[in-house]
Amino acid sequence: MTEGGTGRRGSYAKGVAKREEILERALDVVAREGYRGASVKEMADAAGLSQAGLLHYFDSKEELFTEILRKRDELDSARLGLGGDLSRGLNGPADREVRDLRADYLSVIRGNAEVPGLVHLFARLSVDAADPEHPAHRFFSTRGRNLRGFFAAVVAEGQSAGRITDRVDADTLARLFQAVADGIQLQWMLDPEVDMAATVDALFTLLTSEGNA
Amino acid sequence: MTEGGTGRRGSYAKGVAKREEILERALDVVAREGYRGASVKEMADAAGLSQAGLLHYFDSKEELFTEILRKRDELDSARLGLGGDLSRGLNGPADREVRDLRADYLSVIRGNAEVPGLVHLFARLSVDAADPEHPAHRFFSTRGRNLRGFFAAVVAEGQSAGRITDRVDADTLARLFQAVADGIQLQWMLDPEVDMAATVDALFTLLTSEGNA
DNA sequence: GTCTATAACGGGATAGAC
DNA sequence: GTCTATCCCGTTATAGAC
Repeated sequence: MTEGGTGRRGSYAKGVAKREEILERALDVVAREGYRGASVKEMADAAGLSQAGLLHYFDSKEELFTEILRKRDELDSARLGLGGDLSRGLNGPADREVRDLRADYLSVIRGNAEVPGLVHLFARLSVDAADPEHPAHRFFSTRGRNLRGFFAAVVAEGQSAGRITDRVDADTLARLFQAVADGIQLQWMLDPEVDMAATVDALFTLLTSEGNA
Repeated sequence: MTEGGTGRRGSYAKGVAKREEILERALDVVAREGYRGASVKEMADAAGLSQAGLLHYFDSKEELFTEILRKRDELDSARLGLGGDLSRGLNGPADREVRDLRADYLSVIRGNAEVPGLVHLFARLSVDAADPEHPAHRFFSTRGRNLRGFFAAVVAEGQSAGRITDRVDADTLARLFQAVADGIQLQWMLDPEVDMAATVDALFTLLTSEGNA
């Protein structure tokens, strides 16, 4: 357990188990107190470590945060029924019905409304990661590409089956979905009364062909 | 010039002209170097002031940033042909054609692609302002409400004229537009190759009734 | 009223002992 | 591997000159 798993060697994998534990605790802190106040010291305390102790496992605060999001994606990817991981790569079957995607995606979004801290963290890092030097830059690039690729595939199939309008190409529709998902989060963070799922669902309604509302 | 303009009285308006000048310079810094590295010191230098000198005109960095965005909105509001200001209130005629809105809105978005620093600043502050205590919280709340109200009005008219689908209500469509505009910015910041205007335009296409593509 | 100078505070990162 | 101590940098607050 201590040495096995993802780590290549005992000495390389500097305490994989401990890393996981820190991640869990940090996630708690973020989920509870939000991004604000989630200082390295806070998270170190939660994990029973000193600041420097924590930073021995993660090179920087930003890297730690990136890993938190990666872990969240692992769970969501499974929920979405993806055959892989958004931040690493997908290899699952893309022969999904739009109907399923709609339900599953909305389910993920409803889940987001339960973890405001994580949503806030994601939004914040999304912005910071625009800088190519940011540790999370690659993460967001890859994640976005995979997410859109997945959506585009499902959408394209729906289009050729006549269930989805072809007035806009699949790639653009995929971009549109990502944009709406990200954008509605901002509105929700500003006003938690906003129904994120309902708004995203409206986009599904818009591109569904007339007959299949 | 020094005392006139917006200021109520000479003593109240603590150097309105100077404030404006600081704003301009700060905008330069942000537009040039992006949000990152836009420290108070940097902006003070650009304005030929010390840190404390600058903070005499703006209570905090965040307030300064908020004012930068407010100023940008003033210009964009005019471009959109709004009868007022997004961050304060609208009183203009809402009898706009969707066709005009589409063209004007896309024009604003294309303009954004020319000022990456401002876009970055907007995105960053959008996230931070989720905190109700943040100086920009009210700004974003009001701005969003006004923007959506404007869109909803135009959309509703298009709906009753049969030019826009009524499968989704006007308020939700307005939310959708705001979400897409905000969300596509994130994608563009991560990869400047992204065509923001084209993506937003796709949403217009989706809700335009079949006949009027 | 406006400015310069400087100090206080907080957060992240690093060096080096154990 | 974990700690303490320290350093650096950015924001904010204050004292006092002009």
